[in-house]
Amino acid sequence: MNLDQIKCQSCSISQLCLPVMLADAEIEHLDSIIKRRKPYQKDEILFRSGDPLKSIYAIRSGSLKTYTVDMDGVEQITGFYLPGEIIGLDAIAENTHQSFAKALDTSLVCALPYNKLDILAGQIPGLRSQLLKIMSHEIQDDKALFLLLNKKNAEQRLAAFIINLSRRYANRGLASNRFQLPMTQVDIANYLGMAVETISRLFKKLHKLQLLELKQKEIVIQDMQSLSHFAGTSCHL
Amino acid sequence: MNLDQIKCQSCSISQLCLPVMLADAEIEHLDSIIKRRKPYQKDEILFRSGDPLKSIYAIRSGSLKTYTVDMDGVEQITGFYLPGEIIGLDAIAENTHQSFAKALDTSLVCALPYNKLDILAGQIPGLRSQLLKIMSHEIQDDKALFLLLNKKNAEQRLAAFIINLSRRYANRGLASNRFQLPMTQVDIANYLGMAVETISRLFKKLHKLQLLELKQKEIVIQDMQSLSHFAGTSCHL
DNA sequence: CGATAGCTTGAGTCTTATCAACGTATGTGG
DNA sequence: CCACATACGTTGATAAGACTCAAGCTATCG
Repeated sequence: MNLDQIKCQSCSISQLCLPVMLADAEIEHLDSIIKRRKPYQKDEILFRSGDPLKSIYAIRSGSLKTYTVDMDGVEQITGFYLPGEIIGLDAIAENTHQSFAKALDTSLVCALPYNKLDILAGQIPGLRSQLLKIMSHEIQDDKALFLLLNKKNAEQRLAAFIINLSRRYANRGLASNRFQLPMTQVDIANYLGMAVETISRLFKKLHKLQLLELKQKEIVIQDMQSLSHFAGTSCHL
Repeated sequence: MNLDQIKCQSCSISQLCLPVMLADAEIEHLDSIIKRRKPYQKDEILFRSGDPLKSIYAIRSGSLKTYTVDMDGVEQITGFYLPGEIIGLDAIAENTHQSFAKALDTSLVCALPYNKLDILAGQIPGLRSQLLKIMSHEIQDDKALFLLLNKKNAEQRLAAFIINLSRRYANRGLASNRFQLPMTQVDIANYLGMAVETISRLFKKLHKLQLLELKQKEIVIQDMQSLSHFAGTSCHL
């Protein structure tokens, strides 16, 4: 199938993406500005920190991470992105990407040229609202992450991280109790501000407590309720 | 002076606020939807977590904090807000405020009814762009804060926090080397995820190193360069 | 099959939290 | 205007959580 023939209407994640609430004619219009590229391969880079903002990216399949690089050249992961999520919203303020984006898996993405999207948002009220909502949601998620990192200990962070992934898979209609971790433990450690050794030990602990199983990259959540309790019930990262 | 007579055009922070880049006629239009209330007194609450979103708030003077309350009823501060900044953007996604907002000082704010603002954003392209930029900027700031909390130690966090405040005052044309801390050390500790005792000890240390002076709530930065270095030069929170 | 990235395990250390106690502002009512 | 209550800040001693370092193991891929 030609990738360019896939339309928003037939896209499995359109209900999580910008077209939500748009009429068919409006979706056609949105569709017309979207560039669908051939898949990014694992480790391919979508954009780099400092690049001028051309497009924001909606993820159709696969997974990606965003990261910055500090003074010492060390990678600092700022986010993981799954299908239905949008990458690059932080570039709008200064027309410049603030981070690197790299594919963790073979990934399909829709590139949304921002200048066109902005104009279209002026013409389609539903698109404008949805764009604002998506950005607002990202702010919300960032604040939740902030609370998690700021107030919770290592166990709670890891448990909350796994629950968060599980929820995001569930929202996409995918299995939420059994899924593949798209990132390495090194990446998880980096993202959660912990040492890899700690992550490893905590996975072992969670396994001993029969809360989850981890075989290679496949995670099986055995007791979601206890895991949630473990994460500190109030945390909805 | 009647508060309702203050217009965006004559507002000292309009260059930081939504009117940036708007034509006079457009500003008039924006002006017409804004409600300017009498000042909020210290400890007065603007909105509560769970409240339906009616307005977002632009701060004209004073300072505020936003916070959530965890299971145990403990306050968790999620942000401090200074003049020219906008509170409540995280409420747009679900039409519900996600946090409490409380005045730290006597504060003047402009209430922007969101339904009207959304419609106006459809009519004025510059307003739409500016709103998106402001939201993008908040995402950017949240990500920078995330990196700070995740990767830096206690000293670096506090130093970066003070530098961040200083920069924000500077942007507003206020003294950046000498200013009043609008929040208590308890609040700072809460926000930065540290114990108050640690904050107190670190202020002492920074004073010993002749980087800053703290008398009651007045902070005097004596050596901004060293302080920046101390915070880890790459951090621009 | 060997090289390399990713993960595990143990021992020792350090940062920062916690607890307890005391000092210092601030503001209220008498 | 003082006295008291309360919130806020300081200091020291102790302890725990998580990091670092070192070494070994195990997948994975060319």
